[in-house]
Amino acid sequence: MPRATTRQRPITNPLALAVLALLFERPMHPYEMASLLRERQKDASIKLNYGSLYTVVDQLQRAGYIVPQETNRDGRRPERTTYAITDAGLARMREWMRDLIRKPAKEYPQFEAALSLMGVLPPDEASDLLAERITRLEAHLTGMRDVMEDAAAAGIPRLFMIESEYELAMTEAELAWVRALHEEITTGSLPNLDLWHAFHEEGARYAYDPRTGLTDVRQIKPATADKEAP
Amino acid sequence: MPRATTRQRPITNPLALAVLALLFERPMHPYEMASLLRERQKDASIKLNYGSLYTVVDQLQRAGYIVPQETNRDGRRPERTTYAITDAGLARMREWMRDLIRKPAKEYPQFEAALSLMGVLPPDEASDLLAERITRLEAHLTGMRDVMEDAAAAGIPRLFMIESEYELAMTEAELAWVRALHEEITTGSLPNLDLWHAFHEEGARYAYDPRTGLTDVRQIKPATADKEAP
DNA sequence: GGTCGTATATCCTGCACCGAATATACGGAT
DNA sequence: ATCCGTATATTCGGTGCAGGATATACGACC
Repeated sequence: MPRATTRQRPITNPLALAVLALLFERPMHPYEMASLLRERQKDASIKLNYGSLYTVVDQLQRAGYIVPQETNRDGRRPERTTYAITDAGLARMREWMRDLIRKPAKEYPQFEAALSLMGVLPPDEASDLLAERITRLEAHLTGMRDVMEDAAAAGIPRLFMIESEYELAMTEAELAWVRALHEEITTGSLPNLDLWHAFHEEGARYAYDPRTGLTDVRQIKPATADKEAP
Repeated sequence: MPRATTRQRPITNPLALAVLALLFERPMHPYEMASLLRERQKDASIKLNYGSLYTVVDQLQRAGYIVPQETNRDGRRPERTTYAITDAGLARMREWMRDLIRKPAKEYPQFEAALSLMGVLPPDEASDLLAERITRLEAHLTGMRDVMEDAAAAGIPRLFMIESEYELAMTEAELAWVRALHEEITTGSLPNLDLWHAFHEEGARYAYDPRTGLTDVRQIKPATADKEAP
């Protein structure tokens, strides 16, 4: 039998989870949600922008997870709609949270993508770039530590900043790993460095086939665009 | 003066970078790109699906980074278009790679989002969920190590799997951190655990204001949806 | 008392993305 | 001989998302 409406995809934007969590505290209107998220620095862990916020609020409402409570108008300012969480929303929030904590999610960090294609850069350049990354990671770590010390000094419990401790730990781990890789390239202890160099000799192209284990180094000139795109 | 065309946003999908990297090796058609990425397991680091692949190929072409070379038809199979990289594409690829390696990018891991909202779950439940995550992370690590050993045994140089070493290191770091947090919750050494418990006593809601440092525990019943969504 | 920047509050629009559909070829099983 | 699962190859439709436009209020400054 045919479905009456096109089945709505489950909401995946973590900002929606933040909305549910905020409405779990008390009813509020979208702009206030954004202000609170900024004030508590949750926007460092959850990407926030107004366009997405109003979109997910709408989605949550259509799904029955939240309901508009009242619509106020203050003078001639735009109307603002206050929302409250429903029982279904409460259940969804808990389920979602449980899932996120229990199951490590497959994600695609940009740096990992770059690493997987690093062969397209000559090894000496890669090495220099990694060195620069090291400097930036160090600076970032210093910044994070300062912020956390300030927060601690202001008496904010660790419980409310646990996500920054996580970010700190992950950044430290990345720094250590990048340092080790950089070291291996500069000292030449990384296996097959000679191969990598060969790929980037004057005009060289490479094609490595992991099935056969064969590496094919060719001389091909890049194509030239002879027409402008229309 | 008005722009003739709406300025095209720069391409951000890392899959486009992978396309450039593949065409840097040799010209090929989109389906072949996908096959190669799968064969080399780059799809573990770069999200690949056909819809996006054909989209980014089109975008790259419009931007002048790649050009269609020839269109073959094999029997009655769908036509396939072979693309080649242009000089502009080569330059763009290098610049993009440089950026990704040099500059740590702000990303938003789902787990960090969940951590930042962890207060909405009662501490005992959070503890159990973290324990489950630990188990899953361990299993995932074992799996990754197996895959890497197989690859090493098959004679694939580390250079071509550097991204898995990164993923391994990051996962190990996360495991260590989660273990430590779990320990702190179960032993009670995490400060303000009592506060966290109090938030979740029968019917409680919490509102913590980091500006004033005040925590407000209220008794509010959740709203009930009295209407079905239309 | 005008004006300029910032805060309050939401909406609109265009693109990117992804799931799923389409169509044919081919090799092995029954 | 034919059936059917998998490989080859691309297209399309619908949605989520983000950038920026819109509109008013308010305080500071000259």
